[in-house]
Amino acid sequence: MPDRHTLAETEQATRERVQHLPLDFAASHALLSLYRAANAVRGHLTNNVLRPHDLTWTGFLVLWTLWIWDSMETRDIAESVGISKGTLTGVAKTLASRELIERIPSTADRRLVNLKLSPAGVELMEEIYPEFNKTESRIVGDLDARELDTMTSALRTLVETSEQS
Amino acid sequence: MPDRHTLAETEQATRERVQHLPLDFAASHALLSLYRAANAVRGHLTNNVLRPHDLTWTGFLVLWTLWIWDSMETRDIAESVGISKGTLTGVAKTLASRELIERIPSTADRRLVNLKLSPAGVELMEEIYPEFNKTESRIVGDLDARELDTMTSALRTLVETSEQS
DNA sequence: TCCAAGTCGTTTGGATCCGAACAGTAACGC
DNA sequence: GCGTTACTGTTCGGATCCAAACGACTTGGA
Repeated sequence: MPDRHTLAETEQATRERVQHLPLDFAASHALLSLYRAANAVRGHLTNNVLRPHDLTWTGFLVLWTLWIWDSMETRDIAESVGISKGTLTGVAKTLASRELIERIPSTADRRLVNLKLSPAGVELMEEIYPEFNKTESRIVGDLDARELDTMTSALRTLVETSEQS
Repeated sequence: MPDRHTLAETEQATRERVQHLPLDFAASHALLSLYRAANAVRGHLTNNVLRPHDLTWTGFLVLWTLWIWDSMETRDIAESVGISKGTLTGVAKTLASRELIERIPSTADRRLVNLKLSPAGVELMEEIYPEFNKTESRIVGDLDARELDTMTSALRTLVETSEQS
């Protein structure tokens, strides 16, 4: 056995290390798994689907959000994608320079800027997303419907719990 | 209703947008929830527990890994934490400059470098981790034991599935 | 009307991260 | 021996990210 440790081995070693402390192991291992899973999935999708199209993970999420919701104010996009306003400014600049999105200043409130997919952006999403989704489907393919459902709703609970503060 | 969209609203809008395409919605929403949950949890723990101690998320994970496993070769640490070798070099340099870890070159194979927690590092972990874990426990507190268990094992399955490739 | 407070997107500075290129070291076949 | 191959940790360039500061703009009460 090499020094590479599986999640299960890490769990066991953790118990031995901090046995004397009153800790919530279930919580710790759940969130460690959460972080590792998100990283692994993100990396896999980025390398196998997004990189060939020269798209960033964040960039793709922005495009996808705009695709679903048509047009949005930048503050809402940032909140929806889960990045800061400042980060979105840079990402939007990159996407706009590739003419995948359009910047539409609001006339009612001149502080606001709306973003919108360009025709080329729509075309790109209609090409990429089926492929992206096929990979997503393969990733969760080892879970049965009940597991997937429970996991999804549990994750949503975590989002709500940890975002309010 | 403002333009802030919940995960449930996003799910509904997605269905309407791509109704005509043969897509795996369950997979898509599961992974969207996964990514959002990981981000929310990481942000919450970083801001509320780690930042007061001037620790990075990645830095904490490295310290935690060394705490659990005593001493490790850098390649295994990077793989365990889920970062590249190059990133670990920088993080280790930062932690070493704060004298939280020690670099121990291997005598048997002079390419290898082992990292090890310093006494100060051990002290820091014993101070921080109970606090960290208490927050973790609170985050998953809205889930019952069955949900938490199913979620954790499902996440482990995702790690295994998406890391092999 | 006017100004103080709030909100918007942007900019800035610094930290983090990855992937590729790199030099040093080990292992193995011939 | 000795060169080829593989593998280590490091370095480098570029992209991403956040938090804080900022200017532009709107709002609402005095």
